[in-house]
This record gives sequence, structure tokens and C-alpha cells, in this order.
Amino acid sequence: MGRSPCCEKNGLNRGAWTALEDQLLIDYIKIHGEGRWGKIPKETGLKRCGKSCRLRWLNYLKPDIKRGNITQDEEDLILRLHKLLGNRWSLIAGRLPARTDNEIKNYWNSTLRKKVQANHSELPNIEKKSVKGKSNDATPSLKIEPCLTTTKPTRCTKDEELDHNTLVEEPSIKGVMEKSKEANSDSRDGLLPITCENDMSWNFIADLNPGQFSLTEFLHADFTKLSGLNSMIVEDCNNGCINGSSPSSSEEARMFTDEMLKNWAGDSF
DNA sequence: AAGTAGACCAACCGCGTCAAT
DNA sequence: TATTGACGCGGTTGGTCTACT
Repeated sequence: MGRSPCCEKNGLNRGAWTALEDQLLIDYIKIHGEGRWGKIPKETGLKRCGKSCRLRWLNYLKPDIKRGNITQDEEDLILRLHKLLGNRWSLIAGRLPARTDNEIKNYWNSTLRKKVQANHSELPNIEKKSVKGKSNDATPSLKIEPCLTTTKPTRCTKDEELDHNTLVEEPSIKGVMEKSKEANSDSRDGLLPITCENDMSWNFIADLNPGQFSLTEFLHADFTKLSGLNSMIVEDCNNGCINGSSPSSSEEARMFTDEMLKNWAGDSF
């Protein structure tokens, strides 16, 4: 289907927003609330497209946004969530109160990725694999891919939401395991083996209600139920799921180390 | 002081999805 | 059922600042 441009580009301002533009947008949203972004340029006289207005509001003007000074706790959480969810910035941001997906994405790209790469370079057997058909050169390009990378987000359809709600109401590990088995049984397109990387059943973690947990609650959440998942991951990964390579030991294959689970679960683990 | 490289981050772009018609 | 507009997302770009030579 054809796709029309989001807005007429002629005559629109581009680049940094001015204080006046910000004020116009704030005033409009104060009166009319969020949404109907397409109407904003027409009704306020702003020479910006609706998309720009939305982005500006969500990332900078919204009153409850916290900017800069990402704490150690937040950084730890971003690292864990990124390992869990991949580049699903909006989901990660949903677990970090008052942080935007754009800020987290930028922070990851500018700061955390390097840290992760530095850490991985100290672990010679993990992820540092040569590209098929090419030998490692002197400066191998280290592409750190999270276990659950999905380059494009998948949204919940209504059916999936139903599923998700069931899981939330009855968050038993059994249900999760069965869901995982179902996912394993219908190999997508008949091509992809179900792996840590493409197993959509992990969305049950990704799709916990945003705002359901505060940062502190998330960090202190009861992750003991994940121990069952952890063993599944070990099983899957021992079958060679991590980016197609076989981990050298089951310990390396585990998404969550015992220490991580212990940390997350607290003393009750 | 001038030039350059790298880091940071705000904003833009293209695409997938949803909902209304 | 097909079409269309709007929204939301992740990836990318480009401007600005800072450190270094």
C-alpha cells in the first residue's frame, strides 16, 4: 500500500526547537492533552510536523521527565534489560521511570555499548567470533548482540494481550514453559530454529505493564521463578542458540548467572 | 590559535502496526 | 476485505562541544 508522507515538508521548520515553539506546544497540550499530533501544527501555527511535536513533547517537554545523571542503579537495570530485551528501547524505558527511550538509546550507544564491549573483550570465548568465511584480523569488529535481539519491535495484538493478561494474572512458571513449548512447536516460516534470540515467548517479560514496577521494585522483584527459565536457557543454548555458536560451557550459555539471580531475588533465593 | 577527531545528543527518517472507514 | 491516516518505534544523521595535536 502506498504511504503518504507524515506531513507536508514545505515551509516547515527543522532542527532545534526554539523556546517559543516549546511554549506553543506546552500550552496546546495543557489545554487539549496529548494525542492528535497531526492537528497541532494547524491549530497552533507551529511550523513543525505532528511527529516532531510528539517527539519533542515525549522526550523533552513532558513535565515528569528526568534528564541526565543516570544513576548506577539505572545503568545496571539498562544493562540487564538490554541483555533481556535487546534494542527494544521503549520497553526498556518503560521500566525506567521518567526516562525516555531516546535518552536510553543515546546513553547505550554513547556509553554502555563501549563498556559492554570492553567487558566482552576480557572474555575471549564469548561473542568474539569471526564472521563466516573470514578470519579474525588484528582488530576484530566486536559486534555485541544481546541474546534476545529483535531488530524490529513486535507489538501485542489483541490476542497476545489476552495471553499476556493471563500470564500476569497467573504468573506461574508452568504457563511460561508451556507457552515456550508452543512457540517451539511452530517454527516461524519453517526456517528459524527457536532460540533465545527469536523465541517470542520471552515477551512475557518484555510486556509486563509499564509502570507496574518502580525501579526499586523491579530491582528487588522476586526473580526466583526465573530459575526454571534459566535452566531452559541453558538447555536451549547448549543446543547452540547463542548467535549460532556453541558456548564453551553451560555456565557461559546462561543468560542469568547464579549471582545475578541471587542478586535479583534477594535473600529468599 | 587553528585544525582535527571523537563524543554526545536532539532531531529526523522510514517502516510496521493499528484503527477507522 | 481493502484502503488510508495516524501513531509509535528503532535506526540514523547532523550539529555542537570538548579534547587533543
